[in-house]
Amino acid sequence: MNTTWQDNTLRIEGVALDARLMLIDSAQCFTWREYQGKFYNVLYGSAISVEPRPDGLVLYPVREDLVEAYVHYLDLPRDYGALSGRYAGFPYAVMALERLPGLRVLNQPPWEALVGFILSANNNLSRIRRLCRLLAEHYGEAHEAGGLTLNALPSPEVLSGVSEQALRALGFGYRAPFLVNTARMVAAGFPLGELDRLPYDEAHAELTKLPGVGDKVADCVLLFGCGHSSAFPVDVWVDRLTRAWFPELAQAKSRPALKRASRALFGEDAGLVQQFMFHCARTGLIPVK
DNA sequence: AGCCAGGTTTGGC
DNA sequence: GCCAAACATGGC
Repeated sequence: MNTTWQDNTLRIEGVALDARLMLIDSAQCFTWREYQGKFYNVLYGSAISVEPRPDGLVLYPVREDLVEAYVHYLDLPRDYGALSGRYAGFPYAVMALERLPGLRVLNQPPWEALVGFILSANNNLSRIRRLCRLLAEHYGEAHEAGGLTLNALPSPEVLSGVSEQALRALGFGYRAPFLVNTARMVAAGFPLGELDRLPYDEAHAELTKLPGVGDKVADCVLLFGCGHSSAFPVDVWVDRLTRAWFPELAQAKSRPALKRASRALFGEDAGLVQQFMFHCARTGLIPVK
């Protein structure tokens, strides 16, 4: 793989990357939108387009000082090929990894992961995306890219000033107070940006202090927004697949017990394999008995 | 029409 | 600790 930056264009070549899978279909992130074959979002204060290429991706426009940020966002430095070897003792894990060669586990800005996954609770994908878009369109800053107007998610400070009633009127339901109260805590100094440097247990304990953030949402934020590759979110699909595919996990008595056993079994990159298996199970790519 | 959605919170043992 | 019920809304 090599990356070159020129004329505000970042070219990533020599690597299998499936933009639609990474940015939309794998349900790690709810803010990307597809338009005429390209993918658009606002990241790090800039609108960006991602164009799929047979041999990689083309990102535009990219300021030179943000190259590293986008490379990190896409988790490009990680050797995903090596994961199959590391998990060689787990045939279903290897199968999932090998069926999705274009998938990466994104390193999103923690605030975006937090907003997205608070909205994900007991919700379906299309509505999670719609609610993210509503937040951006009503309260986020507008940016231009490729003739499109794109809105960023509102900052914690801006969202703090929004009323619960206003969000309920937009269809946020009972998640409305979770969102504004979490925004207030983050704006008031909650150390969201330091969670990547805390041990997993401490970071998880911090996150669950936020309203609307329970065990599972905390794990999603840690995995997708704080670089904690051992975080192992357990939703209905992961519950089913782990019990069906790994006999040693089948007898876990509860979700928390299943999560502990899974983290112990899969080790420091448990969350990465989780994401591959999650997608394979959810889409039926690998049947869950 | 009714069940489900990448769950969390609250209150009861 | 584990369990049940309530919670808003829309997709399918």
